[in-house]
Amino acid sequence: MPTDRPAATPERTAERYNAADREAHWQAVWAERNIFRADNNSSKPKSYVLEMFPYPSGRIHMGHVRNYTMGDVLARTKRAKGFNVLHPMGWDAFGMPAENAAMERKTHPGTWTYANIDAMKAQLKSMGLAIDWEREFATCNVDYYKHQQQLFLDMLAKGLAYRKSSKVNWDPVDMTVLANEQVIEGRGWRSGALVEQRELTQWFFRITAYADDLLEALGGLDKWPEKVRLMQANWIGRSEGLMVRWKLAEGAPRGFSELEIYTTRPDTLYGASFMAIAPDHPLAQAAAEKNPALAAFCDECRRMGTSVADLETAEKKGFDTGIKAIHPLDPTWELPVYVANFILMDYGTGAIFGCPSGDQRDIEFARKYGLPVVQVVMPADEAKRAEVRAQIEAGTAYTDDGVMVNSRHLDGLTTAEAFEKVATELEKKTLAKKPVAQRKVNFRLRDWGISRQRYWGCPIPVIHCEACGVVPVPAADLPVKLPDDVSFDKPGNPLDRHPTWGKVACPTCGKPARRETDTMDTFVDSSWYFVRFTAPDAATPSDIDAADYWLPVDQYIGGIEHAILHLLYSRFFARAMAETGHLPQGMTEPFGALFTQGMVVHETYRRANVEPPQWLLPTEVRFEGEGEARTAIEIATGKPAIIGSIEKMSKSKKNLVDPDDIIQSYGADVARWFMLSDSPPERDVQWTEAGVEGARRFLQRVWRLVGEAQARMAAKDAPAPANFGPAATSLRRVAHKTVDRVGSSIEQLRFNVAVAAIYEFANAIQAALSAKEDKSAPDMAWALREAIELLVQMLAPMMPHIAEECWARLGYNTLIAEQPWPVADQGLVVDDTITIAVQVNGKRRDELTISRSASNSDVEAAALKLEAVVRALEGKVPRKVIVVPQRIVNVVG
RNA sequence: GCGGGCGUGGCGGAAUUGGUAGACGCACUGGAUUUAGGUUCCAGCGGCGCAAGCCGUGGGGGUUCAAGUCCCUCCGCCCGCACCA
Repeated sequence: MPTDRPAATPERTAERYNAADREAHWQAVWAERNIFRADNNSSKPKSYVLEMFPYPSGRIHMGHVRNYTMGDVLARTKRAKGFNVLHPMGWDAFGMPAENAAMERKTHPGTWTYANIDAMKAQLKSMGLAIDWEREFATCNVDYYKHQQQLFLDMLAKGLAYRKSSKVNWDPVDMTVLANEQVIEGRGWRSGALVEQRELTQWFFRITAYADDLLEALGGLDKWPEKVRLMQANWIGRSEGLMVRWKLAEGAPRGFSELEIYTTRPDTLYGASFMAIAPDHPLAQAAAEKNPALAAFCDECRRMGTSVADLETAEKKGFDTGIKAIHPLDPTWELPVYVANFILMDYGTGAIFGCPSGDQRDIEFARKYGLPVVQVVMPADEAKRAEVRAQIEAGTAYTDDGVMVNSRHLDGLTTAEAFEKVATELEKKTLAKKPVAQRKVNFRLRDWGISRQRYWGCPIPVIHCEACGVVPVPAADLPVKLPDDVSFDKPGNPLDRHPTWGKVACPTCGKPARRETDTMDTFVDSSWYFVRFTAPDAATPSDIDAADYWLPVDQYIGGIEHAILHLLYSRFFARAMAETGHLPQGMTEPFGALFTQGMVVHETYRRANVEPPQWLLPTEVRFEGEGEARTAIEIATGKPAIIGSIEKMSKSKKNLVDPDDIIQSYGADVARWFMLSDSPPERDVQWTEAGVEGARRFLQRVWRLVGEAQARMAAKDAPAPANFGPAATSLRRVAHKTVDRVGSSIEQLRFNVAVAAIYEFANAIQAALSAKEDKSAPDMAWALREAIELLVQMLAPMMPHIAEECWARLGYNTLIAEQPWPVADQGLVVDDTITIAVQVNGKRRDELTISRSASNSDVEAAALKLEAVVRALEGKVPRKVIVVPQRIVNVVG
C-alpha cells in the first residue's frame, strides 16, 4: 500500500531547533550591540583571555575550533562573573606560505593573505565567538609592523639587537636561509637541494642577556604546565663550571701557547686522557694549514654539518693533531690534542678535556683511539662499586656523583668537594700572569637569529652606508614599507632585485646607500602582539597605561608545539620592551597562566595494496559492521579501504573534517559542545561521527526539556513559595550544586567535568518532569523554572546560541550573554543529611544516612548498629572505630 | 642515551587530592512508542556467582584503620631534547 505520510510530523518539525537560522540571528544581535567590546577604562576587575592567534592559511581547522572554543567558554564565563574581559583576535600574517602561494598563483602575497583572513574571519564568526573584533589586526599590515620597526630600533640602541657573522642553512637553489626545521635530511624542504652551511652576517636579538632571568623566573610561573617550564629550562641549559687554560707544549702552531676549555667537572681532571677541539676551532684550523690530512678531516666534519644530527650520533671520530697540552695540576703530564667531530664550536669554548670514565662520548672516543680509561669517581654506596667498575670496563661511563679515587690529593673527597678544591686551587695558579681557571656560568641558549632573506616579513629598518656603516632608519622615516611591485618569478629575495626600493641616501652623510633587505623572522611578529591588543590604535607600539591595566594575559591557551620558541621569545620581548620603555618597569612575564591544549585526531583511511599510500578523506569512505568487524569501503569505487591509525588531522593524511561542514550541518553549538565533552582539554580528542551525533542529541534534548518544562513551570518573576516539598527541594539542591561545580570546573578549564555535571543536572530535571507526583504543585512549578533558567545560564558560555534562544523563549528580552553568572544558594549546596560509607576492616559494608551535624560518637553508635556491620564483625568487639567527619566510618575488628 | 608524563569497563573518561572506584557520555542488550526505519522514553550494562558474597584501577611488593591516589620495583605506551663538555 502506497503511503503519503510525510517524513516527519509537522509538530516534530516545528519543535526542532533550527541551528543555522538561529545562530546567524544571535551572532548578528551580538555584533549589532557590540557586547563583547573590552573597555580600557573600567572599574571592574579585568581578565585577559587569549588564544594563540592563527596563521591565515586559508581555512580554519578543527584545532582552531577546539582552541577558540575553550578560550571563548572561559571569556564568556569571566564576563558573566563580572570581569571586564579582553578577548581579541588577530592574524599572524607574515611568512613563507604566502610567498610560495604567490609563486604558484602569480599573485601578490598580500592578496593571498588578506583573502585568507576574510575567509577565516567569516568562519570564526560562524563559531559565535565572544571576541572584540574592533581590536583585530594583521601583523603584515604596516600599521602593525611599523611599530615593530620602532621596537627594533630601540632594541638596537640598547644593544639588544646586533649584527654578527654566523653559520646558517643555505638553500642554493631557492637562494635563501632556511630554519633548522625547514631542513629535512640535509635537503631544503622545497627545493630538495643539499643544504650548505654558509657564513653570513645576520641580525640577532640578544636573548642571552636575559638567560639567567628567563630561567629563574620560570619558578614563579606556577600556572604554567610543569612540562613547559622544564622544556624551557632545558633549552636555556644553565650550567656551572670552570674555564680552564691549558698550556700547550712545544710544537704547537705559532701564536697558540694555550688552549682554553670549559668544564662542569673539574673534579674529574685526574681522569683526563685527551683534549678535543671542534673542527672549526682556530687551533684546528691553524694545525690544518700544515697538515692536509687534518684539513681533509675538518672538511669532512663540516660537511656532516649541523643538519644531519642522526648520522653523527653513530660514530665518534677524531684526528690527532700531534699537539700536546700540559695538565694544569701536573706540569709533567702531557695530553694529546684531537680534533673531534662531536665537539661544537659554539658551545663553551669549542674545546674540552676528555675524561672517559665519566662521560659516555669520551669513553667511546677513548676506546676507539686506544686512550687510557681511568676511573676517578666511585659510588658512595660500597655495594655498587664493583658493579660500576665492571660497567666502566665494559664501556659505559659512570656520570653520577660519588667519591674520588685515583685522583691523588682529591682521593676520598666527594665530587662536590673536589670541584671546590680544584676550582680554588686553579683560580690561584697563574699562567702567563693570569689565573689558570675562572668559574663560569654557561648557557646552552644562543642569541636569536632573526634575519630572513625573504620578502613577506617585517623589513629590518637599517641602512648600509659605505662611509657610515650600519645606520638605523631615523624614527621620522618609519615605516620602512614593503614595496608592492615585486616579482616572484625568480628564486631569492625579491627585495634584493627591486630596482629602486633598496637605493636610499644615507641618513647620516647623505651619500648613496642601500637598505637592509633582510626581513624579520615571523616569530618576532608574534612576540608582542598580545601587547598591541591592549591598545591596537596607539600611536606608539604600546600604551603603557593600557598595558599596565591588561597585562599579564590572565589565561593563554595554545598548542604545546610553541612550548619553547614562541613562549620564550615572548618572555624575552616583554623584558626587552620593559627595558626600552614600552612596558611598565618590572613587567616581565607576559602570560600569567598558560594552558596547552591537546590535538584533534582522527582515523586515517587509505586504499588497499598501493604504495606509496593513497589516503582517502573521511567523506570518501563509508562503513560496514561494528567493533572488530567494522570495515571501510571507498564510496567511489566500492572497494574495501584500510582503516589506519588515529593521527593528528593533517592534509597529508587527509584525515580532515572541515569545520564549515560541521557547522553547516550541525551548528556551531554542537561543534563547540563536542569539543568540550569527554576528552580532558590537555589531551588529544578523537573526532568521531558518533561523538558529534551525541552532542547534537543533547542540544535537541535541551530544547525539548525547556519546552516540556515551560508547560509546567511558574511564571517569570513569580514569587518563591514559602515552602518547598521534598521533590522540589531535591531538584533545587541538584541545581545549586551544579552551579558551583560548573563554575569552578570552567575556571579550572576542566570543561569535560563541567559538561558531565550539566548532563547530570539535565537528567535530574527530566526525572522531575516525568515524576508522577505533584507535577503541578506551585513549589515544583517554581523549582522547575529556577532549574531551567539555571540550566540555560550554565549552558550559555558553551552553547551560546541555543542559550539565547531558550532565554528568549523563557520570556526575557535581555541577552543571556549579558546576564551575570548565577550564584548558588549555599544553604542548598550543603545537605542537612549526608550519606557516608561504613567500612569494616577497610571493606565497605553499608552506608549510613545521618544528620550533617551528628557528633562523631553518634555516627559511631549508628554505624555499629547497622546489620551489615554486626554481621561482618562476627560477634567480635571492635578494637577501634575511625570516624572521618562527613566522609567515612571504618570499624576495625 | 637523558628528561618528563601516562597506564581505571568494549571505548572516551570521573573519583571532593589518602576516605563508597567506574560519575557523565559513547557503544551494546532488553522493553515501550512507531506499519517500518529514524527519533524519543524506560531499564540493564567491570568480572565470577542463583544468591550471600568474592575478585577488581598494567604486574609484584610495601606504608596505612583505609591506596586508583603515597613509596620501592618490574613491564608497557606516549611526548620532549638530543654530541651542551
